Amino acid sequence: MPTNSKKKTQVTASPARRRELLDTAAEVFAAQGYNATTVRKIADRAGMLAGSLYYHFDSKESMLDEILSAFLDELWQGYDAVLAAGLGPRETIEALVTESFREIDRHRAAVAIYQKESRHLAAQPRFHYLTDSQQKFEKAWLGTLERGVSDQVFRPDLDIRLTYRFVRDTVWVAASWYRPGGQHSPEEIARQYLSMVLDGIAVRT
Amino acid sequence: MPTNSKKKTQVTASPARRRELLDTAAEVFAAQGYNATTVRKIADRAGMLAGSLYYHFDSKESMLDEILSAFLDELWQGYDAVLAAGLGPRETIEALVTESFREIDRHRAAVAIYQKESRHLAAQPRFHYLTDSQQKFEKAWLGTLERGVSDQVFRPDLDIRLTYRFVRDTVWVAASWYRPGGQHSPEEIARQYLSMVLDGIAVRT
Amino acid sequence: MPTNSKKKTQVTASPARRRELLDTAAEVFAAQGYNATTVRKIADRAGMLAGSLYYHFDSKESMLDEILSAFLDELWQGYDAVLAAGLGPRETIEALVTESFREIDRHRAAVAIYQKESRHLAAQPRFHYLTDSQQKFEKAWLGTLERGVSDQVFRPDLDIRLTYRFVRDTVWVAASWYRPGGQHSPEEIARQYLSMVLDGIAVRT
Amino acid sequence: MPTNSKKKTQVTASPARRRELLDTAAEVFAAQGYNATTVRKIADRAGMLAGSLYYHFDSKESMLDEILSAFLDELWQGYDAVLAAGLGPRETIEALVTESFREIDRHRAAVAIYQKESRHLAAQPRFHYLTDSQQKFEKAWLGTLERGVSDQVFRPDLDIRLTYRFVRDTVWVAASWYRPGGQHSPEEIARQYLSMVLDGIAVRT
DNA sequence: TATGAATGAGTTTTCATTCAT
DNA sequence: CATGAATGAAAACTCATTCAT
Repeated sequence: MPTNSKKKTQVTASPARRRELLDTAAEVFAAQGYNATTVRKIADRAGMLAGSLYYHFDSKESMLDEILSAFLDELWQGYDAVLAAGLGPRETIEALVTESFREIDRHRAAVAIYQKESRHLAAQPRFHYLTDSQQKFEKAWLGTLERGVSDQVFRPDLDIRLTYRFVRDTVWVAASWYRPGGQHSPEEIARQYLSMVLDGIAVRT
Repeated sequence: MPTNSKKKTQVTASPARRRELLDTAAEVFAAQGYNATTVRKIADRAGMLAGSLYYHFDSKESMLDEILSAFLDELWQGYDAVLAAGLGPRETIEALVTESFREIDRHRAAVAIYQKESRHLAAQPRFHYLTDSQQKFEKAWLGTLERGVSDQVFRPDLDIRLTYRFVRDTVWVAASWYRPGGQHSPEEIARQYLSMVLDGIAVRT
Repeated sequence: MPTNSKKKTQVTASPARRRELLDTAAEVFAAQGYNATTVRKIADRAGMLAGSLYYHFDSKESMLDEILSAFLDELWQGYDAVLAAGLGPRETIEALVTESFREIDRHRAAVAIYQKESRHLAAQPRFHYLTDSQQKFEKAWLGTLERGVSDQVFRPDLDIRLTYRFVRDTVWVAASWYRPGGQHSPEEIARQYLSMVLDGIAVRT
Repeated sequence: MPTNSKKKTQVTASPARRRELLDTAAEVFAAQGYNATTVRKIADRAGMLAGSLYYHFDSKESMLDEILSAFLDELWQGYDAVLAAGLGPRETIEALVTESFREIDRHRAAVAIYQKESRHLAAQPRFHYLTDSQQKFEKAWLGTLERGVSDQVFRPDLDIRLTYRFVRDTVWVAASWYRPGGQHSPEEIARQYLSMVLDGIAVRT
């Protein structure tokens, strides 16, 4: 279910080459920011001339679009599975966090781009799906946190919205320093993170 | 009293107007990103023509520079005071976090810019002080966390670097949603945040 | 008999200050070229702000105008005296050359500006007097050379126009390296130059 | 065969087109002065838009650079051949002058630009080679003149430096009025010029 | 007389995009 | 599929000039 199948996005081209090019683009977008990235830089890294990219994509923006929507599609596949599993609130949080770090592992560049650019992109009609996604996201997390408080699994004195923001941001911001293949697996990072958020860093007195 | 005959823009020139203009610029940089912000947009908001800004500043980049360095100067005044106070590790963390949220309250735009742009700016010689600051920052936090583990105030099983990153990011990322004058004071946000990080969100079993 | 007394060139200002400022301007125009010279550079050297110059002059161009026409006025006073003296061709040439080096001594900057800019300035109506002067100049020199050939004072095989160009250019181009107060007086330079042009640098065989 | 990934403009790109464009640029620079020449004027004459020039060159300054250095390279090829030929002083002077007028014939625009702009350009590091060239030039001429005086080919009473300056300037300044394809060939002009400088314009008494 | 602040027109440069080959 | 050459719109910046104080 691709997000936009409108115009004549040349599907003639081999999807493998497209993927390669998108990965390159995502890497550069993440490193330098979307606006600061020139089409020429992407082409350089891909070993071609700027104009040649337009055989594969019809604009710089559509590359960005494809990168972000591919990422969100995969993300929601994972999230939806978790949410449909009927777990308790604590287990749901654990599963969502773990799933998030897995996505960061697989789509580091896309996540970094999402972090930096989504806010101002969301203003454009073409990227409204970012807002949609973010609302779905918020609903899932807020709901789970609320359920946890009701179930007396989470502390009753929490400011739910504040907690949500803190948790959301910390998870995703990890994309800015995470390096795949580093010393920590995504699962390991998730475990450490959850231990901090759920139980705190202070020793129990 | 030599006449300032260097290329530098007259710092003599009405500091009040400069401040006003820098605040406007910071607001726009924060909202749209530095690269996506045109000099014209800043001038529009300031009610002048684009070229007129160059009477006060000698480039768009120097505005950014001044915004960031003014922020960091103030930040370190606060941090240095905390670090010099000889508090225990937990109290130090509490004071640093509180101080951070206060800075966000006072320099929201600058913090947001810092978050989004510092990584790639640091590559330029002109912005090396960002790297310096970030290293000092890291030393302060890591040191405090380590001391806390030694003193058995923090849990012995923490991955210090990972914890540092989580804590650091969550604090600063708050600048992206924080609105001064909103329902939570910086101190209130700090308290909530510290309660989460120190004691966890799960109920004690 | 000032060249342009049209607009309201503020003659209110003390003529001494005007002269000072014009000398400064001429120096900078000569060193950097008229176009490359900003009004700010002139003001800097004069110890004032750019806008303040407009109290004294009504435009950058009018400063140039005044510099050049003052120079030409003086030049022609000298030249006219020589031409009216009824000298023989060789003596006339000697007197013109000597007079020229004296002008270079007194108006070095103006001469340098004239050399570099007169050609393209002459296209503007305001600077047509440059063309007039140059034609008068040409007539005086060509006439003298022709008279010299007729009188068998100069070699009969000379290409008069070519000789004129060479002589004219060498004289004036000296403004680009001449430094008043250096080791050679204008008269000394004139003597050396005349000796070369009249008798050649080769030893007589 | 590494792909040229530096910032340098592809020197690979059709050298013929580059040459054409540089010739156009040189013509305009020579006619109006470098500073007074806008990139748009050059583009207009070349029948393209201003921005399009940047496909071939990376700045207006680099066009100037290329024009001047190409000229100096060719000039020194000729000069070095003359200086290596082991001629006597008079013959060396004759050969250098003739070579110079040939260069003016082939690179009129470049020579004119050199004359007008080299002095202030030499201040910029990028154009230091102008100073180098000018020093080599001075050495070659001064040396030959001195040798001529020692050999009693030139008059013993010459002020060598003064003579050098006169000779140098007259030769090059010819670029400002010389029109290729006019009635005088470069060789003819050189002959007339040499006859004046070597033997003088006065009849032998 | 001079300053401080601004204007507005123009300049160089950048860059996404197009398109014939 | 890719290149080479260009377009055109917009960007940052410059600078002569104005004017109230």
